Amino acid sequence: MSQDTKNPRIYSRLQIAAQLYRKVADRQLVEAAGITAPQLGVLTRVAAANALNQTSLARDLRLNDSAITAMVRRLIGLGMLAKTRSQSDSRAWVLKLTDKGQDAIDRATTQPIAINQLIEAELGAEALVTLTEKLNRIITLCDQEQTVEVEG
Amino acid sequence: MSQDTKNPRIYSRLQIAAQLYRKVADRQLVEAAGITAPQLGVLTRVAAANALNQTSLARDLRLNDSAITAMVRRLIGLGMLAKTRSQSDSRAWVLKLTDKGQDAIDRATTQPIAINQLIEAELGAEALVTLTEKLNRIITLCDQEQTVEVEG
DNA sequence: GTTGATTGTTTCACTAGTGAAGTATATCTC
DNA sequence: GAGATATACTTCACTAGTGAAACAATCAAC
Repeated sequence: MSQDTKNPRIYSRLQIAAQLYRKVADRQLVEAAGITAPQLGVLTRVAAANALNQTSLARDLRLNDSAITAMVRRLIGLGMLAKTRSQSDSRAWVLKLTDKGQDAIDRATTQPIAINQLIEAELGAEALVTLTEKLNRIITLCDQEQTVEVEG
Repeated sequence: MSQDTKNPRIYSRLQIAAQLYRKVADRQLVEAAGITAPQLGVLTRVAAANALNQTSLARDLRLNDSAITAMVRRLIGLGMLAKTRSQSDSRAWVLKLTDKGQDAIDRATTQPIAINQLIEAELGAEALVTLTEKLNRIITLCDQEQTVEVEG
C-alpha cells in the first residue's frame, strides 16, 4: 500500500524536480556564461583546488571516472579547461582553468542565475536548510544501501 | 555570497540525491523485476490508463516526446510493451502492456524495494510530506521560470 | 473541398551519467 | 629489483534525457 502510493511519489518527485531544475538552470547558465550547470560544477571545483587530477575530481563530484573523462573532454573542446601530465605521477593529469574558463565562472557568479534566486527567495532560509538535511539523509541512506549490497 | 555558497549547494545536493537514489533503485529494481525505475514509471502509467498514446504519456511523466519514443522502443525490445495504431487517430499509437510487462509490474510491487522502504522508514511520514511539498514548490517555480522565458 | 495550422511521432545530434574491461604507470613486498 | 597489486585514466556499450527539424494525419475555416 505505502509501496504503491507514498514512496514512488517521493522518488518520482525527486527525479522530476532535479531534472526540471537542471533544465532551467542550464538554460540560464548557458545564456549567462556559455556553460551548463554540471560543467560549472567541474570548473568551480578545478578553480578551488590548486592541482586537481581527475580521480579526485570524480570523488568530489561523486561521479564516475568515465563521466569525468567525457566531461573534461567537452570542457577542453570548449576551451575552458586544459590538462597537463602530472610531474609526480605520470598516469595522472593536472587540470587547469583557461582564461576562458575563469571568465565563464566569473560571469556565472557575477550575473545572478534567476532560478537559483527564485528558489532561495521563495523557500526561505529555514526551508532550504531542512531540505538540504533531508537530501543529505537520502544520500546517506543510498550510500549505506550500496555498501551493504557490495559486502553482502 | 548566497549565490556562491547556499544555493549551488541546494542545486547540487538535489542532483546528487536524485542521481544516487535512481542508481540504487535501478539496481534493486532490475534485480527484482528486470526493469529500471524510469521503465517502471512508464509501465505503471500504461497499466493505469486504458488506451494511452505517447503524447499523453509524455505529458504525464513530464518528459519529451522524443524521450518517450526511445523509452517505448526499449520496452518493446524487452518485450514489456506493445503498440498498435489507434483506430480513431492514425498518427497515434495505442500502448499496451504485454504479459511480461504486467509481470514486471507485479514483481516490482510485490517484492519490496529496499531503498524505498529504508527512506520511507528513516525519514518518517511527516518529513516525507514536507519534502514532497518542497519538491513540488521547486517544480512549480521552475515551471513559472520556463513560461516567463518563453513569453518574454 | 482545398488550404493552413495543429498534433502525434520520429529522427538526429547532443549532454550526462553508469558499469565493465583494458592499458599504463606506481607502489608494495619479498 | 622482479612480480603482484593498486591506481589513473580511457574506451565501449548502454540508459535517459534535451531540443530542433521533419513528416504525415487531422482539424478548422473559408
